[in-house]
Amino acid sequence: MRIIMHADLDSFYASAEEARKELKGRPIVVCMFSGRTEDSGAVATANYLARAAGIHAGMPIVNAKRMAEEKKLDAVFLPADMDYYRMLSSKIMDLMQIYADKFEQRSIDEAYMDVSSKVAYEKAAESANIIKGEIKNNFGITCSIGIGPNKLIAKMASRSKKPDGLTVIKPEDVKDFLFKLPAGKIFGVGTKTKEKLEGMGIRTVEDLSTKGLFELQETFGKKRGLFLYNASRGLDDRPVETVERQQISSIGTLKENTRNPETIKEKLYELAEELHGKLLKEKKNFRSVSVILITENLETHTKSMTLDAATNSLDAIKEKAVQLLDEFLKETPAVLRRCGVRVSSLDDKRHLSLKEF
DNA sequence: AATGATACTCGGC
DNA sequence: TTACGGCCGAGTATCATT
Repeated sequence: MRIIMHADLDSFYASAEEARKELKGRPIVVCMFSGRTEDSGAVATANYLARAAGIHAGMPIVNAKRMAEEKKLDAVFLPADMDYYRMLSSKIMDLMQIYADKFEQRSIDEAYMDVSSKVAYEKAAESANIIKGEIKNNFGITCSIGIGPNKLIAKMASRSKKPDGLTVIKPEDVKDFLFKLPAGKIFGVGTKTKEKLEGMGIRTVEDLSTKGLFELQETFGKKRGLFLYNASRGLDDRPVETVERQQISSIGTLKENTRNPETIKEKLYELAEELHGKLLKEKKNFRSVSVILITENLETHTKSMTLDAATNSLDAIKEKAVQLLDEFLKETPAVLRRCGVRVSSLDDKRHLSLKEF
């Protein structure tokens, strides 16, 4: 039986600021300012004191400030310092790694640990508390940890109690934990699947578990059908393993809304250079290029194309991005607010050169 | 019809 | 004119190939 932990740093950016600025006890709102007007931009994350007042990630900064004022909240609004968060995250990840046989970082603030050979199930909570304590002592940041027999359960366990939570789901308790949840809460079930399930009269995970494998596969296809069948039983055999990044992107806000190709092209070139820098740093080649185009009414559109062979060429990014932009402008009358470039189908350079021979 | 690849959107933080 | 970032991976639709 495997023992898997999922750790999630609590409102990470806000906690990071709290830890270095002695802001304990104050609502903190970390913001991404677009630079267009004074408070143009969105909230990246807010700590729990700010959340209690209704401020949350994704909210326009202006709205968050208005809410804070209305509620007489002594909130502090800070610009996001991504370099600092990345540096801090990497230190914390290094620390967590020590406690794991296998380690899988999922994002800047989340990771899975396979601790099967390190502890027995009964001692897993103790071990998690040690990890929590180390992170707290060394970096002043709390985290929430979930423990279960696999990644699915560990992840859903860590979600179930935040912040500063610790939830252990013993193998024999998996059913009790899962069955009462709405089927839509299964990690990996999106809106469409959820609606489809409701249409079949399936509301809870328990409802889902009564359905046969063949019936689910008929409705959802072989792969997703099997996933749902297993997930409803708390089964998940995906290993904890380091995963390569799948995509890299750079996106930005235009100085003003426009559909002038030259203006947008200039911004895309700038973003392409930035993206290319990241690409070289990661020593990756790409095979697909996308543009991300966000209109004045905040609709997101993407266009992408796949090349015949992998490359890391800056000119290829620029050329294809502009080509995709022109196609978009030709088929849509939209005016743009933001734009971005993305590369995907990434390959390790060394692998690639081997493959070519 | 089934499978994998590609294109595109959604949602979380 | 009430009014919005910058990412990422998951999810889904559709195309291509067999």
